[in-house]
Amino acid sequence: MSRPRAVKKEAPYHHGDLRRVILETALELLAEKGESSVTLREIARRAGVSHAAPYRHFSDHRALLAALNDEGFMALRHALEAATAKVSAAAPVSRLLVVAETYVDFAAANPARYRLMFAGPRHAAPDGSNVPAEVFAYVAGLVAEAQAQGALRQENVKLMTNMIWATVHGIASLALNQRLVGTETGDNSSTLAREAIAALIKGLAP
Amino acid sequence: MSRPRAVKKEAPYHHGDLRRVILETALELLAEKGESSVTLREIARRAGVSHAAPYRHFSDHRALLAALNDEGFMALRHALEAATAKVSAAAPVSRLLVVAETYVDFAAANPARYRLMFAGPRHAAPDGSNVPAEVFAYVAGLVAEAQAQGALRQENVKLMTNMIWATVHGIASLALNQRLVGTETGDNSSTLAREAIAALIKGLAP
DNA sequence: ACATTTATGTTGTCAGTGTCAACATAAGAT
DNA sequence: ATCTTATGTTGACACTGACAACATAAATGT
Repeated sequence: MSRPRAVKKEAPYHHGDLRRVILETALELLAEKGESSVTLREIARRAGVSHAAPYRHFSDHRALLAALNDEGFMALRHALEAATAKVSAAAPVSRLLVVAETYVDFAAANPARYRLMFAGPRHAAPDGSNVPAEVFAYVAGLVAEAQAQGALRQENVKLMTNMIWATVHGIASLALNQRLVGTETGDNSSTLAREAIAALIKGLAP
Repeated sequence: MSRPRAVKKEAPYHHGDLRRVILETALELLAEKGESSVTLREIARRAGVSHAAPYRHFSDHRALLAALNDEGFMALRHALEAATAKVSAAAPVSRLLVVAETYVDFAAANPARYRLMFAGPRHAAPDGSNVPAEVFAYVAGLVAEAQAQGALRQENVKLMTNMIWATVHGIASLALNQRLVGTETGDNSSTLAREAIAALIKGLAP
C-alpha cells in the first residue's frame, strides 16, 4: 500500500501536479486582482511551494501568461461550441448571432482573462498548436455555411470572418473597459453584439 | 540678461519643464520597447534626473500611464479631424469611411501606444476632462449627419456610434496583435476597416 | 536489487523597480 | 530679506524576476 501522497492519480512527482495548481492559482489571482498581480512569487506562496518552484514548469513569467492565454482560448471555444449546439445547424446565421452574444458574455464574465488573451501578439506554443486559429476556423465554418445558404455574399470567407470577429471583439473589448457610451437601454453588451452582427450580416448579404 | 537656463520660455523651475520631458521620454520608451519597459527609473535615467524626480510630476506609475493615455486620445482626435477635413462635409458617409481608415492607420503607426490606450478602464483625469469622450462625440456627430442625410436609420445615435467604433477598434486591435487571418490580398487593415464600415452602414441603412 | 539519470523542489542571491521619508535648493510671495 | 512652496536628490525598504547551487524523489537501465 502506497501512502496517500496525492489524491490525483496522475500525480507524478513530489508535490502533486504543481503545474495545474500554478495555472489555477494564476487564474484566481487574475480574476481577483488583475494581470499585474499574477506574480510567480505570489502564486508560489499560495500554492505552498518555494518561490522558485514555478520555474520547473514555466521557463518564464511570459511563458506562464502564454499558457494562461491558450487555456483562455480553449475555454472560449468550448463556450462557443456549447452555445451553438443549442441552435439548429440548419440556421447558420442564428448560430453566428449566438456566437456573438456568447463571445461578449464570455469576455464580460472573465474580464482580466480576456484582456490577457488579446494583450499582445500571440506567443507561439512550444508544441506548435494554435488554439486561437481553431476558434477562428470554427467561426469561419459558420460563415461558409451562411454563404452556402445564400445569407452572405460568396466572397472571401476569411475576410468576412475577420469582420465579424473584429466587430464582436471590439464590442467585448470596449465593454470590458467601460468604453461603450450611453448604456441607458437594455445595456447588455451582448444584445449590442447581436444587433451589430445582424446589421453587418445584412450589409454583407448578396 | 538672464543666463540661458532653458530654451523653452515656459521653463518654470530648476531643470526646465521636466514634466514634458518625462512624457516624451515615456513615449520613446513605449515605442521602442513596449509598455513593460516604460519605467519611472529608466525615464529618470534618460532625462538625466534622479530616480525619484518623476514623483514631483506624477503621483504614481499609473498616473504617468494615464497621462500618456490621454495624450494618445488627443493625438487620435487630431488625426481624425485632419483626415476628415480633407473630405467634403456634405458627405458624412465618406467621412466615416475616412475615419475608419485613419483610425486603423493610427493604431498601426503607434501600436504600443494604442494598446495602452485601451489596456483597461479609463482613469478619471484630475481636471475632470474626458478626451476619449470627445473623440466619441466627434464620430457621433458624423453619424448624426449621416442620419440626417438618410444614409442611416434614424435610431439611437450612440448605439450606432458604439457599433462603428467597436468595429473599427476591433480591426485595429486584432491587426495590432497580428490576429487577422489570411492577409494574402491587399492586406492593409485600413482597407478592411473601410469595407467593414461600409457593410455595416449598408446594414444600418433605412 | 542497485546504481544512474532525470524531474522536481528549495535556498540563497542579485539586479531592477515602485514608493516613501528626509533632506536640499531654487523660485515666488510677502 | 525672509518665508513659503515647488521642485529635485539621497537613501532606504519591500517586492519581483531570474539564476546558480544544492537536495531529493521518481524513472530508468542493467
